[in-house]
Amino acid sequence: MERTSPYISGAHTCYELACIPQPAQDTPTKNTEKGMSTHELAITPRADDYSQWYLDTIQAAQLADYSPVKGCMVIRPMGYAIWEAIQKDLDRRFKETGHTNAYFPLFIPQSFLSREAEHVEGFAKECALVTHHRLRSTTVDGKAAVEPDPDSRLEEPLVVRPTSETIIWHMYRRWIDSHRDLPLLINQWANVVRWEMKTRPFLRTAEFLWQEGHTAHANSREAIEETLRMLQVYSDFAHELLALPVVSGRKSSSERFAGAVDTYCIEAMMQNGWALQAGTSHFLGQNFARAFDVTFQDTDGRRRLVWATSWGVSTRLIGAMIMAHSDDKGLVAPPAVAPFQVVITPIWKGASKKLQVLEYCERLKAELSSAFRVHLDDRDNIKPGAKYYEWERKGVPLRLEVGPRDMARENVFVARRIDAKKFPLSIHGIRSSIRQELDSIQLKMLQMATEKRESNTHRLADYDTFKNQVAQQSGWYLVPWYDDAREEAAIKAETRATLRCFPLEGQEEAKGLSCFKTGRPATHMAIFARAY
RNA sequence: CGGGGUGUAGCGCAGCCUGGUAGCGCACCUGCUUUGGGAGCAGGGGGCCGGCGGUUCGAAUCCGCCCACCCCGACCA
Repeated sequence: MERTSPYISGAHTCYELACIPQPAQDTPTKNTEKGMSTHELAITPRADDYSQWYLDTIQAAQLADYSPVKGCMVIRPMGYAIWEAIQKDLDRRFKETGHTNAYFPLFIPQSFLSREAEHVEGFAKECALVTHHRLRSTTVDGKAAVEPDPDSRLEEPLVVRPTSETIIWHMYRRWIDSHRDLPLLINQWANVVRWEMKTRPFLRTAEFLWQEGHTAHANSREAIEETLRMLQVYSDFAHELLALPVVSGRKSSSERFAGAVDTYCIEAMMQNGWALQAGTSHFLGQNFARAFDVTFQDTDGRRRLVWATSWGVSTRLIGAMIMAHSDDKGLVAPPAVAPFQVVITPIWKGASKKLQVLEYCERLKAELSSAFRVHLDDRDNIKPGAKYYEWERKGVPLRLEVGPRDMARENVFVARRIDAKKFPLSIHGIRSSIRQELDSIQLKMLQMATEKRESNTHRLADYDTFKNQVAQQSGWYLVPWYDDAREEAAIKAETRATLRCFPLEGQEEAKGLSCFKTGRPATHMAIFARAY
């Protein structure tokens, strides 16, 4: 296998890039078993190696592939379909809350990044720069090659956006003059680049897809309301579409977004008990307005700095979804975002039956297609069993097996991905019974994840117990806390657990309690956990 | 960026120690027969052994440098 230069001819499509990682030596051997289909990779069980299981599942379900550029990834059609479902639903929610979409450029003048001190501090270390605008031909070791043309060096290097606050606030200065221009509520769907040291498909890649909302308001109250409104949008979305029972909270000062006054988040629990930040919403105060001199004339005639928010979710959500729900057989996709919600697998005996069964299946597909994302798997080079394994691996919520027996009884035979249950359903009223099934799967997935989160959330009051327990038992730890960045850093150093957030609900419990670390009067209830 | 590991056909591996120009299983292609949980038989295609350099008559194999990926840290969505 070509590893260092898997560039491919133009006749191929990008998702066929071949650059599969080798398992580390210590990981359990995965043998290719007889009957495994095209390019299939065996999946390491979660109990053996959770990280490897995650990577195997992505390969096996064909969600993504590695790119020739370190830290980047190719999102394959099965993965991109999930992103499209996420985009479609979130975009609707953004529009319903009064936002409009726009697009700001990929390139940002280098000087813009130095305008807001904390923002610089936060992003400077992971920025990609464009320094030239032209290549020229040359030869290296006698072979044709290209190199940057020295004559094309840019006066001022361009930064590939790690986030767009700076370019957006540069523009907002031109667009905002009066209180009548506010609030300004803009979202953009875009890619951003952060040159990460350590990457992992979907969870952390050098380039990723996301949306970033940037709003400007006349006063702080409205901006804070907007921050919390969008946090609620994210929470509703995560519960309803991804079946992720996220916890909404506020970040401590050390976990806050560079340049924000307050950062709010939704945190999701993965099956290994680790936490994953699945979305953020920031109250930026007047920091960017000050840095980019964005003022408006208020009703009293005076000029004031505007108040700002920004909020975003990324393709990381796909990683969260995979890690929260999938099993040792592969992906388990929530029906609301599954690329295919229903797959029909025909079963026949002999050529004449084949035609009849396929015709029956076509009619079934036509009936269901108006309401669901349906695929009829009519391949005749593999047996039905092989199809079952394939679609299970790819996370399809419902499989309809249709053979002569089902035809005779006017049934379809249903297999459910989440619990492997199988049962017949009448084709009469099939659309509404499938609707019910998918709805119940969606709900069940949220319930299972919620139970898992609750049973792995531990309440503790003293640090020694915490230290012992967090080393052996992963999960979230809800503790009374006296907010202190130095103590927080000490806990991270000692236990690797970090302060995920102060949950928005239940803060009143902290009253009268002592901090589990220092014994001082608790200021917050805090969640500590290992995190991605 | 530090510590550890791995790179041989799409995937999983053998060959390397003891240099002689690459093999196995699955997958893939063609044909026929098959299809209620990973089909059978027959025939066939595909790899300059991650890259560059060195040693040698000759390098997948020995030596050096580099690159990529995975794991554990530091940093982060």
